[in-house]
Amino acid sequence: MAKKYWLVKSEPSCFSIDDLAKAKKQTTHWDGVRNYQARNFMRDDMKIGDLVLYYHSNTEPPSAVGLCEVVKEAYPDFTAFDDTEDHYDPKSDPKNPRWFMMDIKLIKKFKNIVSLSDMKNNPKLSEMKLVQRGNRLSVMPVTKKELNEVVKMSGTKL
DNA sequence: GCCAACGTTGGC
DNA sequence: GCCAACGTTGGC
Repeated sequence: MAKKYWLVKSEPSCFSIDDLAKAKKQTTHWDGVRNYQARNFMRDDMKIGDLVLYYHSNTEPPSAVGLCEVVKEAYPDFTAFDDTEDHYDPKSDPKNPRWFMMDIKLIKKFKNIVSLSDMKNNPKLSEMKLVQRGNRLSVMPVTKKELNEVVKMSGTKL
């Protein structure tokens, strides 16, 4: 199976790339996704070794900040079963889970962050879902070319 | 199965 | 803080 390429969004006030850098094994489970399209990508399509751009939303400037890889494929999002969790969902049953997550590991923080406006101004990224109007998906596919272009813009040596 | 009301996301 | 865009809910 060919490697796939993704972008995940997080609000840095919630979980930033620095939080990921400090996490055990620089790995985290991507929990709390409560959108069916995003869930389907995680549950059905994200495979170990896929590359993932890490994007900070709701911050100034909104920007891509690093590169990660998938290290564990879909498993039930247990935070949906816990009524003390923000993303608790009583409709998700442990016997038939509605929500899934996967694990990502930090490969490298970008040398320079790549702002949303820089991505919008790059004609090579005009087809990227992220820069298109009204996109609210927190997990979305990108192409290999798009991912490589963003890495290039960041000036990061891998 | 339609669609109005409502809630959330996220750039600005 | 505003508000456009979008997803979900629920009455009918």
